[in-house]
Amino acid sequence: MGKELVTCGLPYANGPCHIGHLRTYVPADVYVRFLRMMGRDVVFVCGSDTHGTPIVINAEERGLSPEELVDIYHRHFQDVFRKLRIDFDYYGSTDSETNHRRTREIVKELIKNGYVYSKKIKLAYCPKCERFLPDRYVEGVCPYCGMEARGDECDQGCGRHLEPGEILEPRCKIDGSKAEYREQEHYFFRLSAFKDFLMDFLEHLEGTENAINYSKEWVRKELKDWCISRNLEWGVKFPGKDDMVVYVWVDAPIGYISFTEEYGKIAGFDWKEIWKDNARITHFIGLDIVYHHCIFWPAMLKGAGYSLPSAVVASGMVKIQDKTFSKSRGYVVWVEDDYLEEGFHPDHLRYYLINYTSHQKDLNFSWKVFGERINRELVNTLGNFLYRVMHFTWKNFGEIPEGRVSPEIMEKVERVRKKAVDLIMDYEFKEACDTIMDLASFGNTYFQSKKPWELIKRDRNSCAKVIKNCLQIVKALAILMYPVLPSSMEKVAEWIGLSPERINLDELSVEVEGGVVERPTLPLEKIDDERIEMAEKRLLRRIESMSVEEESRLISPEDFGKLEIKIGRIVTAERIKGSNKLLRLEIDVGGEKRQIVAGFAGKYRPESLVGKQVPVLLNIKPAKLMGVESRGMVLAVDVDGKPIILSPEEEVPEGSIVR
RNA sequence: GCCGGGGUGGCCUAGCGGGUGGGGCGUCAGACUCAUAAUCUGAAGGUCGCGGGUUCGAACCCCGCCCCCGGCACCA
Repeated sequence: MGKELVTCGLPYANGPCHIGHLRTYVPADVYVRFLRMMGRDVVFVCGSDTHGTPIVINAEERGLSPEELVDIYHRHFQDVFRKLRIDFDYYGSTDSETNHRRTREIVKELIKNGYVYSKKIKLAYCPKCERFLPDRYVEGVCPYCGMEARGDECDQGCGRHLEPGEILEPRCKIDGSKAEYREQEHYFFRLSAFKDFLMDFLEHLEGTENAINYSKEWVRKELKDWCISRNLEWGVKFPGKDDMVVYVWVDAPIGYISFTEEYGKIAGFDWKEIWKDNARITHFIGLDIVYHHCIFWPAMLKGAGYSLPSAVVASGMVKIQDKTFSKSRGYVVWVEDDYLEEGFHPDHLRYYLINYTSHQKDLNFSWKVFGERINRELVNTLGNFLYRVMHFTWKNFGEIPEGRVSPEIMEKVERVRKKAVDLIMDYEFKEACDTIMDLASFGNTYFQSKKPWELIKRDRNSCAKVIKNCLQIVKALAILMYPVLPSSMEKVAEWIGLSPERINLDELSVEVEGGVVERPTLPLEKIDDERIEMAEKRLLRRIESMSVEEESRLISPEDFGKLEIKIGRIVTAERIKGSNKLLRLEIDVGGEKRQIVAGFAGKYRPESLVGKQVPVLLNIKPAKLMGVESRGMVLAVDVDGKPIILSPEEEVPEGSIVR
């Protein structure tokens, strides 16, 4: 079998590493270590994703150049990965010369093959800055819901993704001045041409179901062509257009190819072996970027004549203390500041991430559970077994006893090896880990039942045999747990004379050899409850301080005064054709009849609403919904997304003011 | 609303071509003392989300409903 490639989704070099990142990288690292222990020739690459608007904005805000900002986080991630023993063969940057070249080459190839076309679209232009405003440089009004929105997404209102040029009343985010729409030519990737290809591709794609099912559904619906050019200086210049760069989601995955190429130069192989010769390619990613890896990326590769991914392995989301991960609300654990700096062991976090739950499911990180699981499972069961055997050997023999290991022990180890490998190949990392932990448990039971501490007093030979068997289990554990706990297991391996290069699966069928045994130290140490409490407190404080910030967003009476709310009477109510939620209402608000669209249909029958008095917000910007204009908003209670109408306690004249 | 994925003892879960619900952690009780108050043995603990149906028999099959997560959508 030739070379194969494993990659991890590229971290965006815009902020520090958090536990959510590791949810993908640790299992990938474990997977790669297993493949290597099986003798497979793996290339493992990753790198910083460096382009795109957020980095430009963030750099500007901090008075840095994009290069400087990217450099900070590029180093940071490398440092964190090194400390956590996530050992990429190569960690590159999408801003490298290779990646610029490769990206342009691929875009040119797509152009040549007819998969790119240009189209004039209208885009926000700031006359003051004298430039077109890409994506998030624009603020304005959402065309769908009328809320204040960003150029790429209606972040405060309906949450809808906005295509370039869609936003209304655009303003420049940099100087706040009014922007205007100007026509400009942009480039589109003909994704729609790949529908049949993708349907077939996804039928054969390996990996986790969560990735493949999602993608199939997306492809089944209509595929829209992608705008792949942006008005930005920071990025890969669009071929033939020096004033534009390619969209960051084009050059980011191409990084996988570039990093392979860059590493190939160092390691002495040709990147084409992998990217032109249908080598096995496995992408580890988070669930949030499935679309890019299962649809856009293979289409690009196909269109430009490169090898396609063999498997996409998507990890589930991370929750913090059972709440949705959220940096702005404080539900986040920073790997450097909160974990490593506080002196927690990298292997402990690796174990937790692998062993908490199956790879595809959501993983909850709670400090309390972390402390419990490390101490009660990892340290007590595995750590203690390793230590008690080594300690007993050292104290009573001073060396690994001569003699053979019992066949039943060798067979037991072999069964565990087979099961664990099968599970790893199925990306069931937790189950694989459990299987290996069972061996430690088996070891404890064996040790307990054979009572070597009694045997040593009356039958030294029998005792030696028992210990030899236990040492074989120690060896098996050191090897099989090595992918999850590399630094701890290297230490244990050394105790039994197993050098790092001999940590591989073939060694499992080799009997542990004689040699001097030194006094062991603790292979895995417990975590003090106090440290867990401190870490938890720190997290809770952060969450609290974030919510205090929210509280400080109090508004003034003047702000409230801006809202013009009056009582109106519903005079007509009817369903809007084609909508199962929306009603068209006519409301008498005192001398004026307003047409308002409201999402009450799921809860109320239209006829039951007629005659009701309700509060109406009159001076909200009008919006169109399902083609019906809505001038105002009926205020209602929202209970889990369901509306409950408010009405005054007694009849009041229409147009009465609410304040 | 639609499309995925889930709802199994306090927690993480196995079981889903039907035949008396398994495991691990925790809890409780014993045992042991080589070992990091570790380990070993045993026990308690479950209306398998809810309601129907098919069947001699359903966690598993069918129908309806509820809840959680994610995506999409018309979230005024």
